Amino acid sequence: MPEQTFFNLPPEKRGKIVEAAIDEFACHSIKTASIARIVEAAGIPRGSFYQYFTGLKDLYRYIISVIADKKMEKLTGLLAEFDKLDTFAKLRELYRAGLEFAAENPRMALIGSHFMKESEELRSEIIGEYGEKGQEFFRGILMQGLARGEIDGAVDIDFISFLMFTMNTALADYYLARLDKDGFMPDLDQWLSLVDKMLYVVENGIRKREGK
Amino acid sequence: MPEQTFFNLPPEKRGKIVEAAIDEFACHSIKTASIARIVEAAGIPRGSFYQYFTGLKDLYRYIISVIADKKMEKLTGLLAEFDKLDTFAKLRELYRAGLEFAAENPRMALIGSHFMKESEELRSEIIGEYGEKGQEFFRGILMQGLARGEIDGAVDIDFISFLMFTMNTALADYYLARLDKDGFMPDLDQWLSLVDKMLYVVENGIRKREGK
DNA sequence: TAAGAATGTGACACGCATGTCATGTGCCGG
DNA sequence: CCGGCACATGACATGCGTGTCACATTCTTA
Repeated sequence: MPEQTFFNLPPEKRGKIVEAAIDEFACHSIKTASIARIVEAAGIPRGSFYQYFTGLKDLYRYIISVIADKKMEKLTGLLAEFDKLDTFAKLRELYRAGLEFAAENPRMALIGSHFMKESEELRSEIIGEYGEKGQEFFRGILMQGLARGEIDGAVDIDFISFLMFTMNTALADYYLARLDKDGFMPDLDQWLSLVDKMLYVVENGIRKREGK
Repeated sequence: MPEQTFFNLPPEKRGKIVEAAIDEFACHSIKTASIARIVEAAGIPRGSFYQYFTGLKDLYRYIISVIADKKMEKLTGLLAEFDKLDTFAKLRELYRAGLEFAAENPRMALIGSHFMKESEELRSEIIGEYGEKGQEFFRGILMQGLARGEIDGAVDIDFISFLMFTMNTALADYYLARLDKDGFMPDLDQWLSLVDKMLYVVENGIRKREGK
């Protein structure tokens, strides 16, 4: 994590650094990102950088934590009225929140998505254990759905959570790719209809039927 | 594409180069791969490399084509008795072939998977258009299934092919990641049971029902 | 076999990024 | 007013990779 020095910085200077780092990591993986570019964009001298961070990985870890915090903020917003919802409605809300996050913070979502594709080794080096948080989220909801008798007992919950999680990231990526290329942001509602299409299939696929 | 000089090379020398390149690209993206390491591993002088290839991208393009050829070889093997199969059986075969390919050529599959995650811009630079070949494959099968009345007309075929394609790569990645970490190759049959679980959901989700 | 084309070879000049360090600047308690 | 501490700064030594080029070697082919 950054040195105390970094947190003592005047907020706008700190902000410029964070901004520059986000720009860099949105375009480059941690392997190809460059401190040289970051310090130039942030307008700080090279030496200062090493006063704040031990190196690139340190900065990366910090940025990832900033992103994770921001996303968690969004997700905890959901939890309030979550209990009232049917399992499939919960899933839909989860997807919606994910897309909304991507729409509101495209660069952050991009970095997060790239992070998820790094080797498990790097991921756990950056963020201790904690790696499979996303998948766990789905798992929890599905388990509850099973307990409530809303889900067909014949399906493999672990695998379905993997599947749902994968689709979640794939959808967000797809969304971000569109955003990236055309520069224009597709209507969120349009994307939600994709979510609905997918959930239609999944729901048909795993909901407990009367006959069983 | 490589210079003619490269193809005039004695086969074992060419093989060593290809081998070294595959090793390199299995561990590094095209952005972080290094000619220096490749020539060292292949045991050829640096100058020679530039005699065969115009640069790293040229070599990469060639390796990708080698991999694509190898995979196509596997897939065309399927086509023989494909017509006899039910749509969902076809899908299963497609997945099986994909996993089998990954099991037989892990490094190649790894490179292919990384390639698919490159920006669309790079992908189409490497391999003209042709990029969405994988998704098209699924689309064709699904369209046919729809025409045959095996698939519920309410589903969005384009989206489902995106979904199936995504799951295909995700599964292969998951498989390769396991392979990578533990060094041991999980039983293919075990993995096929995952495929079956997924297809169970999908089939329930999109198969046309009597009542409709 | 000798000339010329094709191919092999590795030293070299250059670019770009890294992490350090000697030095400069501003602030505070005594 | 001064010594000392925290922080700022950018030149520098180093490392690693690239693409090129002059020269060496090997293959034709007449």
